Amino acid sequence: MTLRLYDTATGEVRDFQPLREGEVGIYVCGLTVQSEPHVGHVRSAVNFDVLRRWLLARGEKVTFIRNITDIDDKILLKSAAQNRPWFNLAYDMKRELDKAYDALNVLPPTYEPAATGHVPEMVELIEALIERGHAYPAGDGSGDVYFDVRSWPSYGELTHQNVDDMEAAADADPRGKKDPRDFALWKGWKPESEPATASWPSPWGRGRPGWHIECSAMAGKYLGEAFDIHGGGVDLRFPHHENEQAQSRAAGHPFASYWMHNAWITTSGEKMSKSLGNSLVVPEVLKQVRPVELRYYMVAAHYRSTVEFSFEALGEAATSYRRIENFLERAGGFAESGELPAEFAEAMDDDLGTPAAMAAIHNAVREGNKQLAEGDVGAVVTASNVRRMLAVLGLDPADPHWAAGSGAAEGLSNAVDVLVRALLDQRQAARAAKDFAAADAIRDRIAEAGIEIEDTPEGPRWSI
RNA sequence: GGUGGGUUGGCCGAGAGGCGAGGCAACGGACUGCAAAUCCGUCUACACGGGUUCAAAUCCCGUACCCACCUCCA
Repeated sequence: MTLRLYDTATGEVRDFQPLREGEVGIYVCGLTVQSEPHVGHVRSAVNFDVLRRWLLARGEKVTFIRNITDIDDKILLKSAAQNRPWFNLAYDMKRELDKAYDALNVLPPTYEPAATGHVPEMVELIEALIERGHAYPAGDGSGDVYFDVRSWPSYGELTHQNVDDMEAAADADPRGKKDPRDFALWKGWKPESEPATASWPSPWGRGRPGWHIECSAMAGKYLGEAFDIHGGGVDLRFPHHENEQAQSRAAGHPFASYWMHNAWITTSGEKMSKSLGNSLVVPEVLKQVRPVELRYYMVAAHYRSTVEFSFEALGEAATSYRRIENFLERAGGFAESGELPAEFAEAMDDDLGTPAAMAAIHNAVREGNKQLAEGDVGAVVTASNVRRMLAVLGLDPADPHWAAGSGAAEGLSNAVDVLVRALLDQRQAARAAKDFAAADAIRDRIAEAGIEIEDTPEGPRWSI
């Protein structure tokens, strides 16, 4: 079975063929660390984490680079408004982002380069572009350097656009540009409005990098001039990725072989940033559901489908996930990893068809529940297969990552267990004596504490 | 103006010419002291109008509405 992936550049699902057999290099555009991450932001990370895990499951060696942009206009604006240094804002938000990624069981990248750490690499790339006649320092003394769009005939190729049909920027201050569509590779320092700490020396004077050039430079440094997959959110297709590709290829680098883009999570049909209060910031959402349930919600939809966020749907996803967990617990589940059913593998090979993969999991769960009901020991095998499939999606309930248990939390849960068991013993005694009123009263009291009781052939079980 | 995507049942969310994905909810049955969990069964679909075809949610043409991007937004 070959893996097939949708490639934005060609607009179709293609067989995936890595440049080097058995090795895959992936570059994903991470975030500009300027505010707390919301659920939309982390979807991208979760989606590409699933890609990575699937490649690993297929036996590939994966080098996964995800950058952060820690200097840009918005960071400067926001930090100024908050009256603190830009690097403090960026660092603070990076830590929030790390927490959110970790909470959702997103594997740490092989490396996470930051823009500010790669200015020399960017300068080098810009120099190469100037030498080749694809970039020029602005003629207005601003210290800016622009990419010359007209010098690169295939500009627009990634997003299937014709340069002449593009609208020039609305804020169209052409500054020193030859063509309004030319974009900044390097931005000259403006001493009157920007802190000196946000500027670096360059052959064109002090300044800071343009947005697009950083990814070209960092991808080149860590993955080589040619690599396999470049990913990011759909909004990045243009201009960001179009520009990255133009720059890199104009510099003589083949760059990415496949381009993958994840869709948005919307609210009220619109992109989050438009309507967002802070209610959808990751830590807030995690007050409603467990992290694994949020991840399940995001993985259950195909990565190229827009997800209309709602707490109702999130709650349903949580219920659905608990059904799976419940089965694993009843099966005595935590057997060593099993096999990946063909149904699951085929779904994943088909452009990461997580919805169909999820259906495969649920089918196995139903089968396993039936086996349990019939006393069939095959249930254990089914359970380990279910675990294996979940693990590929980063959703294995037994993954120690989810336990997150501080020693204190664990101690607490042991204490609760002892107390609940004591009550359950009383209830069992009442039931044995056919005093059901008393038995139900005990169950109701436990329920008031938010704990559910289930009677099984092996005795009562409790869960929160 | 250009480019890309969408509209599926009570809800979420797949599929991309025939064989009803899956989940949530609801209803009926089995199990249970009653529940819960589980199993079995049932129900409600493909925006609209044409067309192609033995067969269309799926292909074609048209219409409506929605969303995204068009130079520093995941």
